[in-house]
Amino acid sequence: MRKTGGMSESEFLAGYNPQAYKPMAVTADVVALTIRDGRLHVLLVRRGEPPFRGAWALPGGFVRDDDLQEAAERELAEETGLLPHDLDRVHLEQLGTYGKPGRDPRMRVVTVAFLAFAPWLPDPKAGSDADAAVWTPLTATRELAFDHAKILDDGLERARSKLEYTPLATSFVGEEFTISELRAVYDAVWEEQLHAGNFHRKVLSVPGFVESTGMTTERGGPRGGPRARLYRKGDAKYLHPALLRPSREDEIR
Amino acid sequence: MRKTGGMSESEFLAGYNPQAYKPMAVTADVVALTIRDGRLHVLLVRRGEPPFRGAWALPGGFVRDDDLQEAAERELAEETGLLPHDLDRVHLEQLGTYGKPGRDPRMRVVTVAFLAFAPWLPDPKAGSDADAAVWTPLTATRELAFDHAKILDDGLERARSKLEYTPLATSFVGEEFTISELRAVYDAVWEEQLHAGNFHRKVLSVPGFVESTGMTTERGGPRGGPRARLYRKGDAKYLHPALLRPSREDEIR
DNA sequence: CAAATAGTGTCTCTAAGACATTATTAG
DNA sequence: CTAATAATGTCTTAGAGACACTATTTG
Repeated sequence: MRKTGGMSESEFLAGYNPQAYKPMAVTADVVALTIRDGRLHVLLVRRGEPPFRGAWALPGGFVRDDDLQEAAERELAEETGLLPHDLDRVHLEQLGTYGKPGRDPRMRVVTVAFLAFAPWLPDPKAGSDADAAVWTPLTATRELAFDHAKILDDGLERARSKLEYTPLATSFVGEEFTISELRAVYDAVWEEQLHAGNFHRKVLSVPGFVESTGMTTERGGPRGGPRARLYRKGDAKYLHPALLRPSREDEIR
Repeated sequence: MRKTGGMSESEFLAGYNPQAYKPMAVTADVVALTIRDGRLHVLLVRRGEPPFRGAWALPGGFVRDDDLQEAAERELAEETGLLPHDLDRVHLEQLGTYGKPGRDPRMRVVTVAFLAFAPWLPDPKAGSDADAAVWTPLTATRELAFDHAKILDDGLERARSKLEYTPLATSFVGEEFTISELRAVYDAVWEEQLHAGNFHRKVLSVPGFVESTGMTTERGGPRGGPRARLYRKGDAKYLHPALLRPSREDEIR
């Protein structure tokens, strides 16, 4: 892993024994996204200790003797009061790792950021210090501690992009859902009003995106309209053909 | 960052002071890809120390007081003899982070993997221990140390995917290149023979993918054919419309 | 009833891919 | 000369998007 020619003794030892290098703290932070009232929300916590005491931040904590993924699940469960059972319905994927020196004023901390998508999560419980954790609409931009604003931005871009090529949107709705509910997810994440008719035909034409349950909703919409058919997630890992965002010229160059 | 309700004193301290948790070693490993003789090659080094002594591995090393990206650049430069100047022509991006307990038998090591694309890199210099670093064609599959086989796989999939949506292929060719050279990159990475005529028209039709230099090659191909026009990289960040792989049904589900 | 919504039909335009064709060069 | 390759042309078909339209439900 390290070269042995022409290196100092400490470098040689380091190649042999990792403890010869200054160790670092490794944390897992989570960008947890859900949709409430037709708008995308992110889970934020208010820091109770310095640095950045009182500032909003992504939930996170130190990686212990578990896997990185498990550490992220643990932090998510702690802040949301989610039971292990509920975690099955939450999509969790690695987003990226942020380790610029100085990003934490206390010491060198490298954080592995994760992205979580959930159809619905309970409000963080009051009591303990969980009243300092809230689902925040993304439109209400806040200052975030550390480099969490950058991590959140990267997470949003990843989410928007994955809606195009994967059936990820089904992670934001319940077990059974209507095409309209699915469209509401795209509308919220992309912040665009998609055309209802074209979207409907498109979703049904992508193999494996959704499969019919044969059922319909009990009632029509709150302001009228027929009952909608219910679908569940299909077996496709990728959407083909993809469901591309209406691209804006300025984002291409 | 951590909750304070109902936690042990050590946990409270850890929330305040990261050093209360057991530190970990952080390394940067590089999946460096280039194209030689029309085939994709990856840079591998032979380990001179245990564990996995004598086994092939991805180049990598410990992150020091620099940024993760800088650590990756340093490792790449060390193994290839690349000068800082040459690094400008190398595309380097973060691939993912691998930290399963036990992936390094010595201690807990979390590695941040990077993906590098280069048009051409010198053979690792003989002498020192660089003779243990070689460009290896991907067809010649080897056993790799640690979880490097998995990292390499992930890197390959990332590379194949990014050729579709980004002008990344231009990172594998020289400053000025012909459409045929560009097609050879796609052929090598995707392991498919693309149709020359359709590829040609497609590349020129994507805005900002390539721009003409007005020049042509000095000679035709080695076995005949007209001189080819020369192009350089355009200003597009994303290819639109994308250049999709002929998708195989079994990879979608 | 009117308004809203689910779902379908139709038309146009773009783009992908199969294939053919012409021009230019090496040997 | 022949073989190979660059570059362009033609045709077919799939798919995206604009828009219209029908059916069904709520209030």
